[in-house]
Parts: sequence; C-alpha cells; structure tokens
Amino acid sequence: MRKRPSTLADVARRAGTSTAVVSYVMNNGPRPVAAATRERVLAAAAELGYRPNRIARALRSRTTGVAGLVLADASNPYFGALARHVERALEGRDLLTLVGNAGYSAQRQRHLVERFLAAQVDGLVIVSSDSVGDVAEVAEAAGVPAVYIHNGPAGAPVAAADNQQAVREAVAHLRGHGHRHVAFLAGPDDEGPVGVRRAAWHAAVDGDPGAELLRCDYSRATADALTRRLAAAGTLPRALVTATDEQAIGVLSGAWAHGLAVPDRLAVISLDGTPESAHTAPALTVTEQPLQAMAEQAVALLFDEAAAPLTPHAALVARRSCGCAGQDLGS
Amino acid sequence: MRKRPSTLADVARRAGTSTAVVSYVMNNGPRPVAAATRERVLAAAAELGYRPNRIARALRSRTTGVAGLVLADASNPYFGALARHVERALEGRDLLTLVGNAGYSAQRQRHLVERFLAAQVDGLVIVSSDSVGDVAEVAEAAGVPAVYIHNGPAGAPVAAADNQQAVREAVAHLRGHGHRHVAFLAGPDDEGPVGVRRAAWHAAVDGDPGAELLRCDYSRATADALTRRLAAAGTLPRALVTATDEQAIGVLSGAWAHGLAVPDRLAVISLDGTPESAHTAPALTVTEQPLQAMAEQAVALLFDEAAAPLTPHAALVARRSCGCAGQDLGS
DNA sequence: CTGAAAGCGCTTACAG
DNA sequence: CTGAAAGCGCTTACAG
Repeated sequence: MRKRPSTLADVARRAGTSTAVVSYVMNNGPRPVAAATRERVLAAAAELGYRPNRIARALRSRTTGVAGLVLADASNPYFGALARHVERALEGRDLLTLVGNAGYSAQRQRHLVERFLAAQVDGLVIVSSDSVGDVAEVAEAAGVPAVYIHNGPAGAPVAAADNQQAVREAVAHLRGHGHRHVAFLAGPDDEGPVGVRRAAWHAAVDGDPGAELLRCDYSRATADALTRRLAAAGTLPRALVTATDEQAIGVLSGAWAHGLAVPDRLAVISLDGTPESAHTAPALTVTEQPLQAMAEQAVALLFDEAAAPLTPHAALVARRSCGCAGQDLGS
Repeated sequence: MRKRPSTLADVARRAGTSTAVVSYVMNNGPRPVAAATRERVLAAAAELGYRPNRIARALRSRTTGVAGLVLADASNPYFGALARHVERALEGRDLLTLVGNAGYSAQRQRHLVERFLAAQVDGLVIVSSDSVGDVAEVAEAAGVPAVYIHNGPAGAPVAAADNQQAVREAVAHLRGHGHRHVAFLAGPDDEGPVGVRRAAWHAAVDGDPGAELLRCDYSRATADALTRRLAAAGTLPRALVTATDEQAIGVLSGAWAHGLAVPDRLAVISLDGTPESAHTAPALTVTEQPLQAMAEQAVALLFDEAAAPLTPHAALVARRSCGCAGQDLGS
C-alpha cells in the first residue's frame, strides 16, 4: 500500500499512448480521441486507480476549482445556514469551498482573503463584518472575482434580500394583532443590514413616540439578559420586532425565565427566519431570508457576466410568537 | 489593474538574485541568506506586491496546506459547532479547511473524499454517517492521513467523548431530582454514538421496566411531533434523557405547544450541550460534549505520531430543564 | 486522430 | 552564501 500515486504519464505508458491523449480522454476534450484509444486509456486508468492531480492541473490551467467563503461569525446559525446554501450553489458549478471564520475581526478577514488568494481560489464569497475595508477590492486587483453576501461595505454590491419590505410586513402584522406600539430590537449600532432594518422600522412606525428602540449584541445571551432586565423593571414592550433570530431566541429564553408569556404578554417577530426559528418555544413568527436565492445570486454575480442584481423577497411565516394560533402552525 | 500577478522570478530579477535565494527568504530557509540580500529581496517583493503561489509550491513540495472536513449533516448545529472547532484546530497548524456536507449519504461521503484527495489535501477529518464503508481506508491507501471524529465505522479509531459516563451522570442527576423512571429518546436505530448512548442508558436504568425507550429522527421537527403525539395520548414520561440537542429542542417546542410545563411535568436532559442549549425556554440541562478537546485530538491523531487516543469527559451543566432552579443558571 | 515538447511557479539537490 | 537547472503532474499549442 501507500505506493506513489499513479500519474498521467503512468497511464499513458500503460495504454501505449501519449500523455496528451490521456489528458483529452480524462477531460473529454478539448480534442477528439478515437473510440478504441479511449477504451485503452480508460482501462489503464482504472487498473492503476488513477486520480487526476488537481493541483498540477491548477498550476497549468490557472483554475483550481476551489472558491473561498469568508464568514463574519460562524457560530451564528444564520451564517451557518447561509454558508450551507453558498456551498451548495458553489457545488452546482463544480467548485469546492474553502471556509474561514473572521469572527467580526477586520484583521482576520483580511488575513483570510490573503490566504485564499495565495491558494489561488477561483472566486471569493464574503459575508463582511461591519465597518471593515473593502476586501473585495484586493481580490479583484489580483484578478479574482469577489462578491459580498448579506453584508458588505457601503457602495459595494451585495447579494441581499429586501430587508425594508420585510420589516414593513413584520410591523404591519403585529399591528394586525392589535398592537399600537411596535418596538424594535436592533444591534449595538446602525451598521450593515441591521442598520437598514432599524431605519425601515423607524419609517414604518412613522415616529410613533410609543415605539421603543432597544439595542443589544447579536447573541442569545445578551438578548436574554436584556429581556430579564426590562421584565424586572416592568418596561418590556408588548410587541417587538427583533433584528435577528439569535436575539429573538434570547428574548424567548429571558421571558420564560421571568414567567412572562409569549405571545400574550409579549408578541415577537424575528427578521432572519433560520431553520432554528421553527421549533422554539413558542415557535417564532419570522420574515424568512431567502438564503438560497441570495447564495445563487452571489455565485451568479461571481461568474456570470450578465447576472442581474435582483433583491429577493423575505416572506413572512406566521407561527405562534406573534399571537397567531389557529391550527398547528408549528413548522 | 488586473495585471499578471508577480512571480518568484519577477522578484528575483528585480532584486538581482536567483529564484533560489528568493525562495529561501520567503520561507525562512532551508538555507541561510545574507542579511543584505534578504533586505533587497524583501523590498522587491513588497514593491511588486508579491504573493507566493501556494499551488505551485504544493505541486513541488507535495503539501498543500489544506485539509478536508467531511460533515455528516451540516444543518445540525451540533455538527456546525464541531466544524468550527476542527477548523480552529487545523488553523492552529496553519492549515486551511475545505468543507463538504455528505447529508447522511454514503455516496456523497465517498464522492467528497475522492474530490478532496484529488485536491491533494494534507489530511482528512471525517464525521461519518452511520453504516457507511470505511472511507478513511481509501485516503490512507492514497497516502493521506484520515481520522474520524464523533462517529466512525466500527473498528476505526474515532475522536470522541466518554458518552457512557455522560449518560450515567444524566440518569443519576434526574434520579437525584426524585424521578424513578428515566426515559430515553434515541435515534431511529442503534448505530453510531447514539447507539452507545442508548446502551449506556439501558445499563444505567438497569432494566427498569418503567423506563421507556423512545425513538425518532435527529431533528427538531420529528421530536416536536413525537412529543405532541405522546402528550395528546397522555403517555409522555416525567423524566427524559435525549440523545441530542436537536431532539431536546423539539421536545421543548412540542411540550410548549401542548401547554406542558418543563421541568415540572417533564424533566429533560440532553446529551450534546451545544451553545444553542443555553438559551432555550427553559434553558437545557446538558452533558456538554468536549468539542474542542475532540477536535484537537482528531488533528493530533492526523499529524502526530505519538498522539494518545484519550476519551475526554462530557461534564454535566445543570440549568433549568432538569428541575434545577436556585439563582440564575441561565447561561 | 496522435505525439513530442514547452511551460505553469515553485523547491531543492548540485556545484561552486 | 549564491546560482543554474531539474522536476513536481498536468494542459495545450505545434507538427504531423
């Protein structure tokens, strides 16, 4: 075992042909090969257990068949779900995916991009952290296409959903349940997609002074703590739109710990709509980010000249946390 | 812009040296370079924005600096968390990670391994699906080290925690809360780590005929549905150990939908202990899989001759779902 | 339809 | 300490 792997030359020798011919049959082109020759080559390759060395191919043909995916925060299930869709979209183009987690650090993001470029990736999909330089530019300067998804620096094209429309629907839905004041739980600042969502909420409530703006980090833990604090102070709103599922789940957890009933005492709608949101207690009503469409759009932007920059819709999925009940809306 | 990237030869030309010398300074070896020469080379590299082509390096030196990670199911947060730890452990050895999702399919798992081998990965970490052939063998035959983590075929070495001890602790903890009969929610069959957990539970309850064995898929949705069904039939146990967090979360969701209080009517302990378990409603008591230790162990097994196959402990983290209350155990 | 050969960008013996 | 050159395993003009 563990002998030297067979090469193209080994196959050519055994089949009694040139390496060029072996290459042509392995790649089905670019030039034709006589049927009989092809058979001999295929047989020789099988006998030797030949596996083409993609690295050698890459060096010569200047294409590796590998793309890089840079995540802002891999521990957030939303980004995890997004990553799976990007992987699948890339796989649809026969590309392998190299992943890296920037952990919200500009420096790590830049470092990952550099390493991926050194690995000669064919393209880069980036979920940017907030307020970080335009790393796509350095990729483009190296001749490697790069695209942002979900979040990118101002000005750069980003494959993202129509977040404004989603927020409008969420606010309208809660109002439909009779809530006059709809609060919003934003992130620590107004950057990135959450900034867009926050602004859209502000527009939707039209300056209603009873509509509170809350802020916390994008984690279950901080949203949980915030909810407990407000509950203890008796200042929890009755209707809330959260910027992310992680926050919504933390709110549910904090409300439970305080014995506050959702949706009766607090109605909640979240704006991500990850798979996790379907089986919380109670199940979350969400506007569902069209992750597959976003991923496909990003990949199209990367490789298709004519890709149109559409903005897919995030549909509202009514479950329990908003006050909808009726029959089993559980999934 | 977008001009041809600079090569080693470009740098050598500009620095007035040979390519060998440039290589020596870029890699800090394997041979010494005079300080003055090194300065000239570094300056030239900086001026040209030289970025070493790892593909060319890989072809020559037969090491790519890339490892492959094959996941059984990327949509399960447990595997997601495990993946992050593997990535980090790999990064600690300066390795990039290529990820692939087998989606519980033997064929896809095999296909991914083949593609990763073609990409000349330096090693393979595999979260195997149940009852699938030994794909690590095909990697080893190609001279590439491979290791299983969490789950591997019978006989193959696997980096995994002490699941038996974890189950024993979970059962004992529930008994400490006064429960005589502790039920177990297993997977659809007895394969893989869940089979081990199921058997350990069986031993721990010592044939107690009142201790029920339940089964469902490893998803929130099926555990949710099962819980509703049992609740409707009035046959839900009072104390339950679930094989996985996904199942536990589904149980919580189903119990909520039926108005059943956890932990009063149903006490639950889950055996994964992913980050998600800390902020459910109520917060889950778990035995926490030592993911970091497992990941580091897997990587050590891959590259260190002398790696000892230890079996790290999964500690019990008491939160609310088991009946523990006291002060804030929320996180 | 097929072969001989150059070359992708590196690393590393081999000489000096 | 440094240079000239071979070679990693492919792909692809260039000739036939």
